[in-house]
Amino acid sequence: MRDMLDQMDLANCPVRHVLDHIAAKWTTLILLELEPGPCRFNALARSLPDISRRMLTQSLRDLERDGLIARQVFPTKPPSVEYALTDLGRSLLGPLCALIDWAKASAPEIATARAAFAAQA
Amino acid sequence: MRDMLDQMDLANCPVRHVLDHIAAKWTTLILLELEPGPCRFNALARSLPDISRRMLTQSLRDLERDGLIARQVFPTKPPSVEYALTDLGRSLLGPLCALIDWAKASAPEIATARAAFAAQA
DNA sequence: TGTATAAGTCTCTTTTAGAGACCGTATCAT
DNA sequence: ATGATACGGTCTCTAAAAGAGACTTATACA
Repeated sequence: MRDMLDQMDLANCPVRHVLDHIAAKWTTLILLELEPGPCRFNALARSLPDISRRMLTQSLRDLERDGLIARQVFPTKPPSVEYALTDLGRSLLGPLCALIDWAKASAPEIATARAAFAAQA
Repeated sequence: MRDMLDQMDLANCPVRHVLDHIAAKWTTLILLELEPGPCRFNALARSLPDISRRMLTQSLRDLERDGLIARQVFPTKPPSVEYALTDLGRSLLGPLCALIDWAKASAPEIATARAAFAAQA
């Protein structure tokens, strides 16, 4: 456990990079959205209406850069672009879902804590 | 898997809250730092030199608000404040470490992907 | 008397995110 | 022919968030 932290202190720590992805707020949503199968840019935009096109582009680039998703352009007119999980990206879904399960399971307890905190503050 | 996403579309989704914590960039470091045992404010600040006092305070408040850590004031002169993981906070360490393990295991593959992306761009 | 420590807070600046108009090309309906 | 629509983005402007670092109050110690 401790040795994890030691690694994280490093400026260009690999763990930091990954947490930054999760931290990016939208990337997890994108990964989950791609889980059933490949998806095109505007389809993703429609599925995730809360994310601006600007951030969607940026998030997709980030994920592509780290090899979690693959971008494939089809020479149709107008060109269409398909995004798909890579094996690496798919392998992240397991740990990610574990976290989400924890969140769902802990939601009531967190809500209670928040109420208590608000009442006392 | 899909039903996770459906829940996440909601504006005040509990899962979103949790991911926002992870997203907060520093909270995970703090949780890991508290894993061995309780720790005081300045001790945390010294252990995590990259985080400003301002953000440390803010992150600690957020974690306290959600019941992941507990804040206890000792009436010494000057007063000292100790932060400790709650049971709830400790229960998050499991999923969190699973994610970190993934990150460490995948780091080489991600590095390769980055190099490839940079070369082609 | 001067310095150090405790746990923060305050202000200022820089970075990041969000809103939403805009781009060129091509298809379809009128 | 004319206009609306769709594709996958980019661009600019504004608002929110984060980082740097000085400052606070009270106390202890040299």
